[in-house]
Amino acid sequence: MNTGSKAHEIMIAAKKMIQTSGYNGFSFRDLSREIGIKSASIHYHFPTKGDLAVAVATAYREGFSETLLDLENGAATTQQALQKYAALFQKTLDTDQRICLCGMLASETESLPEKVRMETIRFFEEQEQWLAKMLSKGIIAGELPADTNVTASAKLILSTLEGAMIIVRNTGRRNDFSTVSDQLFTLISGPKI
Amino acid sequence: MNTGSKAHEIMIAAKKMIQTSGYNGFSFRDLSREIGIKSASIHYHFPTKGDLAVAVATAYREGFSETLLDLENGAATTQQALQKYAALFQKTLDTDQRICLCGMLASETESLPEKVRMETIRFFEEQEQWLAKMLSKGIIAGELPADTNVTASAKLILSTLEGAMIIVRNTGRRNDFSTVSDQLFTLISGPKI
DNA sequence: GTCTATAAGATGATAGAC
DNA sequence: GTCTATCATCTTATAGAC
Repeated sequence: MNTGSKAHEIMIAAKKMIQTSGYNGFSFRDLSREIGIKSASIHYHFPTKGDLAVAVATAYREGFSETLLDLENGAATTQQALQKYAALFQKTLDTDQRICLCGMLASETESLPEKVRMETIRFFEEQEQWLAKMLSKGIIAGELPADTNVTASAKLILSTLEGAMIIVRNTGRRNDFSTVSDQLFTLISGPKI
Repeated sequence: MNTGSKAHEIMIAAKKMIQTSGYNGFSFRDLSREIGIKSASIHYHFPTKGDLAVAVATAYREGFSETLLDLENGAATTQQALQKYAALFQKTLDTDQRICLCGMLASETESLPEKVRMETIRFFEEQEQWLAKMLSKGIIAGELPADTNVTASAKLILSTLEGAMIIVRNTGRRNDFSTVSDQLFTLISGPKI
């Protein structure tokens, strides 16, 4: 919507608030207090709340995509790439006490502007595709069982990590996230020979 | 808070709205329109929105507990019990287009009254305990690998199903729920001999 | 770009009549 | 138990001055 630095600052704050309280859980006034600018000024950068949420969701999806590219190129093994993938979610949970932006938005899907919902769908598609690609690499490299269902496993990984973030932030049992993600990757790796 | 039939009717409607739009996504006025009673009358039965949410969450948790007892006694095998467990979630998703009440509330945890949050935590604990119990039975019955980590697997199942509900309702890809849950149970069942 | 002012409606909640 | 009336406040958004 706008590339100025103020627009960017608004998006950073909005992202944080959505991850913390959800689309229905923050207002332009909350933002204005946090940023030190009037809510009318936020409307200048983002005419409606939906416009702001679309901008935030798009930037999140694109930024995540870049991170995944780096992760893919930087990891020595598929196992390591998947571990680092899970670590991305864990870091958001542990250091920021936030959940995935699109996991939050997805839970509110019924009260979301259509354009925002579309962005979240695209986010999940991209995550699944990347995961499926990594799993395929893992099979070729002999790290994963040859009969692994990569599509189903990709969807499984995504659902599990999104669900774990939500539950763990709620219960406050921080160890549970790695418990769940380790257990998942152990099962996916198949029997040790 | 109240056992009258009107209070019950309010709770049914509130449950539906929370599962659909979340705690931050419904108001006493929405409820009043749906039920055909003024919002002031709802405040008579449930003084605050938090009181209503606590009542709904408690009833949900207790009702679910009873269902799990039936399920445990009614299933021939552990595999069958787990399949039926997943089917509970799938039915809510498919026939009602709703997600788990506590999954929804958990995602909003930061804007929840403390008493509501406590109920959701207790819900997750009970679910995990039941799942762990069923997994233990499965090991004893020889249906699951002897080295299965029941606690971690229980947490994994819960996280996965909660996450899958949220993502699948968002994307509209109904098949994905059974894809994910089948894949999970296949992995948990271990190698076929 | 940011502000003041303002609109029109929603929200959670209460007081008091019936 | 349910209603009307009312509240203080919040919400999304716009118009127009600086």
